[in-house]
Amino acid sequence: MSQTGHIINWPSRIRATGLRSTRQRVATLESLAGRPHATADELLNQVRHALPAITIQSIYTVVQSLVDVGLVRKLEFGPTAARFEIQHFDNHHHVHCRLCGRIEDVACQHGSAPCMTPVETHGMVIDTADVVYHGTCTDCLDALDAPDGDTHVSV
Amino acid sequence: MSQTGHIINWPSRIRATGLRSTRQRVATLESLAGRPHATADELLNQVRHALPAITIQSIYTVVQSLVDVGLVRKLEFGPTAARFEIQHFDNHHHVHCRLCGRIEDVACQHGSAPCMTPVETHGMVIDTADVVYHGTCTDCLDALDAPDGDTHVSV
DNA sequence: AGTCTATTTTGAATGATTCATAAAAAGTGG
DNA sequence: CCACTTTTTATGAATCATTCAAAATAGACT
Repeated sequence: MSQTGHIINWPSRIRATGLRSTRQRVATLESLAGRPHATADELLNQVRHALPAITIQSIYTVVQSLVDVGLVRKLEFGPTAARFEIQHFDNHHHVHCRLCGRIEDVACQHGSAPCMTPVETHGMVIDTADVVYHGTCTDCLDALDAPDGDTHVSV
Repeated sequence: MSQTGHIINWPSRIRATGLRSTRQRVATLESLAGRPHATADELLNQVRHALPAITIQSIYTVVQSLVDVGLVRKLEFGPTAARFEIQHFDNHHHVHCRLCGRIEDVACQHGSAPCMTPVETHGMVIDTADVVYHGTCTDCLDALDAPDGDTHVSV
């Protein structure tokens, strides 16, 4: 599901989509490969290590272009900032902590196909199925249960 | 899945949660019962028929209070405005047209329980599973295929 | 009716994201 | 390797949904 340490030739992957290979796009993809589920803001801070002058607006345009050609997947849970990950086309799902916003991958429960096929389509042609399990992570639960006040999270 | 024409005693339902029954809350619930998946703005226009002076901020506070006590469910697909529906606790899912934003209910494919249980929880206590099938509805597809230009939707 | 408190209203603010336009860089052919 | 064309990025401002703090109102209980 993740290719930790696996070196990817991003410039050629980018050109294969018809886009030009730019330092911004490569740095964004490398950052996402190393740290999935990043927000635009987190991406900005990561990419700045390679390109100190980059701005948040450029992050948005860069990441949008990568979403458009299918190299990146955009995750939008709730009212908080969108998150991005390398598109693996493995139909995996996500668990999401409402309190701290943490997101983790989970494999598809029912194999690949069933998740993509709703029982009714209401005349729609479906191309994506998003499955998100919302809850609370143990760190946040511990912080809530802490007897001496909220020492970790303040929600 | 929907109780069309089924009269519900909203004031008592509201009081049963510990909240006070107000005209704003009743009108909001009645509106949602008749037209599910409404945005805050659509809700505003509906509720204004009963309460012409109501504002969008009040819609937000009213609907939020109803979400908090479990009478209303908030749906957040993508970057567009959140949508609301009466909470039926039937674990149903949604199909969503990306172009026109239309949303329809679909029954849970695998019964009630499995959808609530991811294969891994990564140490999270899960309370909700959201399943959304994204695609394009036939109306929008027809508009795109129309030979004489875009007569219906402009995306 | 009178009181207390929850709720709504009002006006302003926030945060994520998008939009023009201008500047820079990537790819292409000579 | 240079000049050219087009894509891409940077810049500054704007938009949208949503939230916040404080004041006004209205349920609910006696």
